[in-house]
Amino acid sequence: MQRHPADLAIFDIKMPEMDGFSLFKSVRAQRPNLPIIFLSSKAEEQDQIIGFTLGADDYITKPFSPRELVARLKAVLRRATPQGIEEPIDVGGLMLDPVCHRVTSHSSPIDIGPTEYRLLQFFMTHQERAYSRAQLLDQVWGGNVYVEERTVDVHIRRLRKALGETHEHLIQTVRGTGYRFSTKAS
Amino acid sequence: MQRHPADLAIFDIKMPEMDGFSLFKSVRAQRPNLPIIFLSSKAEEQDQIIGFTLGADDYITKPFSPRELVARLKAVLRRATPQGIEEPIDVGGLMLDPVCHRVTSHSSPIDIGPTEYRLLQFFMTHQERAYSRAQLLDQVWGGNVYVEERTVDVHIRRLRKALGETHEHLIQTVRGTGYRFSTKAS
DNA sequence: GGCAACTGTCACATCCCTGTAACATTGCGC
DNA sequence: GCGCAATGTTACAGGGATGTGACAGTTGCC
Repeated sequence: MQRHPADLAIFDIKMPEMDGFSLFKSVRAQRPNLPIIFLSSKAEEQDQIIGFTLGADDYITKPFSPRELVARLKAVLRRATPQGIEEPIDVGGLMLDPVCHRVTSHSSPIDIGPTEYRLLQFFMTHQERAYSRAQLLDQVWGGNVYVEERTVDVHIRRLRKALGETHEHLIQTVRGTGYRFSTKAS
Repeated sequence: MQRHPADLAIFDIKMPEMDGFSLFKSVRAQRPNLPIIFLSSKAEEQDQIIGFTLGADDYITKPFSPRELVARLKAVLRRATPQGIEEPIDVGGLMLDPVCHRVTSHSSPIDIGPTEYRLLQFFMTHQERAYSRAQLLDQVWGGNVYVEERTVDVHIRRLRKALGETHEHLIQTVRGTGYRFSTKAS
């Protein structure tokens, strides 16, 4: 578990050598926020009470359907994911509001695709700095996708088009390197 | 209880000398607006029916997780808090009146199902903000239900249909994220 | 018990976003 | 100005995300 940090743990109560409750305590101590679900063979009310008292996130009794398991996993993960409080960013009338998930230019909404939104959000939170296409792919697309680097160009193009003449100068080309978001003229 | 006015009460059905129902009646008589939650050892359906018939605000059966308890306390307090819950909300002729439990468009009633009502109420009390399907399930359906995320889409559809062309633009799709209630055009 | 309303799920339709290729244009070194 | 590389721009196929209608199960009511 230390080598491969999990997002969620499922412990069977009955295990060889160590019972689920003991394991629970030691894991909880190291990863206080890791959601943990208990499994038990029967609806042992006693065990269930212990499980919840310890602070388990859910308690599933066998037999259960795969569908139920998945549904409860999702529910637990849903609750465990905290929603970050984010402030709107305003640059010369161009405003990105993460809460509303919307981009506006002087209060009028700008129609923008999901990827362009993420791209713009990254730029606005990392201004005045040049990023290579590879870096942008890592930061905006995510590290484990393989996409042509030139794809970045196309999305830059779409973003500029969406921003219009008023704001497209904010997205600047750094020849031989990549792109930059800057309020200063290049 | 008279010396320390509580905001909420939790009664166990089984208690020495006096059972929870009797206590409920005498307390309710003095504090009509005090939210009261019942606890019972097992899912005695009979008791549960009695509890809700008397007008309990919630009924929790053991075993339950601390998380669940807190969640339901919050839910009850939220419902019981008068502020903002009793005032009608009007958005461009679309009015939701929590007291009448009714939705009207320019004074003419709109036929709407219970879930759509709760969905609309949540949206109208949380405008200009994007919510994921998971968040809507938590907020509108409640945290302890296991439902497909796509179910949200269907109820959004039903809500839009009920609102008609006049107001359906208020429910906006945020592609790749979820939905949003907004008076501004997208 | 029958009926109507409601809910959750599925299957299918539709839309639009995405990545890529192809071609056009620009900028730089000579 | 030329040639080359880098970047801009457009079009398009494919797929993922969402819209939509239908259906079965459930619940509450008569």
